[in-house]
Amino acid sequence: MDYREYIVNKLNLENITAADVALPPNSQMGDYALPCFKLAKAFRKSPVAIAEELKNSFVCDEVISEVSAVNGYLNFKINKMGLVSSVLNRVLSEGDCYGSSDVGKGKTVCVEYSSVNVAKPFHIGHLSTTVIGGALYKIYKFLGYNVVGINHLGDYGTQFGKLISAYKRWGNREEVDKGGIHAINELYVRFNKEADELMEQEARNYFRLIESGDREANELFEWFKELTIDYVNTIYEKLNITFDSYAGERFYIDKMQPVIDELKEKGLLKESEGAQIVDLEPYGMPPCLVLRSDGASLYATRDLAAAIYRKNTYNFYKCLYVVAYQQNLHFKQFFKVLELMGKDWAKDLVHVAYGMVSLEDGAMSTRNGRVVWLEDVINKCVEKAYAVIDEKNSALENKRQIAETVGLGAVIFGALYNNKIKDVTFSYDKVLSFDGETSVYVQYTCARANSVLEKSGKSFALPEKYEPNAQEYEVIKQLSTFPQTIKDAAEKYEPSLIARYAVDLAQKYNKFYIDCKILSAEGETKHFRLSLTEAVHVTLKNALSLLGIGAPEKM
RNA sequence: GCACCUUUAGCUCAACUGGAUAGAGCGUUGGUCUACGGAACCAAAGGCUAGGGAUUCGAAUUCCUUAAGGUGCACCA
Repeated sequence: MDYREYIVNKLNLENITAADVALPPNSQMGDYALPCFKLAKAFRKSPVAIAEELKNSFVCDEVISEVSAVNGYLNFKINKMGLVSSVLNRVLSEGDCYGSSDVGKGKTVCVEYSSVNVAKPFHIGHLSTTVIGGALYKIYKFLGYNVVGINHLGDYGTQFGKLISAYKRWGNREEVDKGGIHAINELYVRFNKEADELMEQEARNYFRLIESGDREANELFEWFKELTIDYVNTIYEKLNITFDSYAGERFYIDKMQPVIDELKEKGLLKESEGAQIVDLEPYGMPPCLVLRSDGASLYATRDLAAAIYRKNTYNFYKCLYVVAYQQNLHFKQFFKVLELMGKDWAKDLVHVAYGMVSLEDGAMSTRNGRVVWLEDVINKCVEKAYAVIDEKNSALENKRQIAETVGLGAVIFGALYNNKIKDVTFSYDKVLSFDGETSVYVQYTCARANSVLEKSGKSFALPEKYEPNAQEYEVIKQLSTFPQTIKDAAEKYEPSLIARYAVDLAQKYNKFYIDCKILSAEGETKHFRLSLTEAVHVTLKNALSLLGIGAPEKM
């Protein structure tokens, strides 16, 4: 039931829509409110008088149990018993589908995220795109969309020539087999440190060999690529991340010529300083470079080809790019170019921009070793989780596995809790904190609820009618907003809304839990409170799972 | 220089998109353990929402402006 709609329909006033219905600052005042200031002009009366009049003519019913007029606001209290039974019935019957929907039925959403570079290990700078994209993937799926997760591999460019050159110079198969991606990365770093003009030339040659199909160069490249994918997959598995496509930059090299031809045909391509560009001056942007003066393609060229390929292949309803805000201009430019090409679907491309990660002593830099590897962060978090579990609950079975769930949860949640546009300074103190607004708090609440349920023998039934107390009612109201929260998160591309929702629900449940006895309550009260506990348990699990975080039954 | 982003409690962040007394966590101080899990709960202190203007019944939120910080701006991705 949409209460805002209901209220608006019942009031039947001109120019008032559901969007005008607001929420009072606290629930003693009411559950919904209509500010009457807008009506003052049309009615030629003071808002206070209007509210008073509307109050007097309003007839309460099954749904709205009370109206009051305060300072120009018309406040509504809804029938608690009605809300209670409809919300709990819904949560309990839908279970792990609670919050899902079919609004996306028949629509496809592409999500490009994570997009690792071949031969480069994961550092914490890659965490945001990976978990934000991963969460959006799950959120859209939950809403019934067909979702295509795309890892747009960074697998094209002169750096691979450098890599091969470095490998042939200093590397060997054994070392790389043993050291994996970090060994490859070291070779690359060493090359950048020691390279002179001669070596740079050699690297360019190797890159050309890759492009021209040279067997040895390609074998090496493919080997590096495989090592990279194997390596990142171990991390994706921990983070509960999946992809449907690993089509990276190389995938599009044979798909760029038609795009260039089309640009030419449409008269969009211009020569400037030897390069081929699309002039974007009329739109207040620098030109978009499509071909270098030596004829080589650029980032934008491949992105144009990729967008067109995706439209043709998936016929997406939306295509999201989860990429840091440094590339704002790039996306604005290439979206505009597609629009100029007459692609009416250019409006369906969305750059989901997020903030940067830096370290306490400044920006990260692979070259001088100022990096924090994601594996290290994960390991430390899991270790800490294990230590805490061992201390608090050492008799627990599966301690290792639970520590994984808790530790990884903390890593993921830390990257998803704040508005994605905010820059963050990485600190171990922050990720390793398990108190307060954290995934651990949510998981703890979940385990606590589960413990009560287990002790109850799970034999309870929701009473038909129940008048909730204040704490119970707060929990119910919070439960009722979960489906809308998920829709908001999808619409705003903001998984943090779900993370915050989970913490809010956990807080409200904990308040209830402290104030109200559950197992020792009597009759209907006990049945109701157990039902409520079950509903919270399942909703918290759903919320966490949309973020890629597990919820141990015990911890 | 130009464009975009950010600025809210000591710190990290919210504020349902223009509504009532700006809320959480961390930290600080003081409480709650005869408990269904204390990884919890309660309370206190802490704010001219960076400064200034404008719009209107009403602004943290919209517009202008100043300041501080960040990012980007031609052959890297």
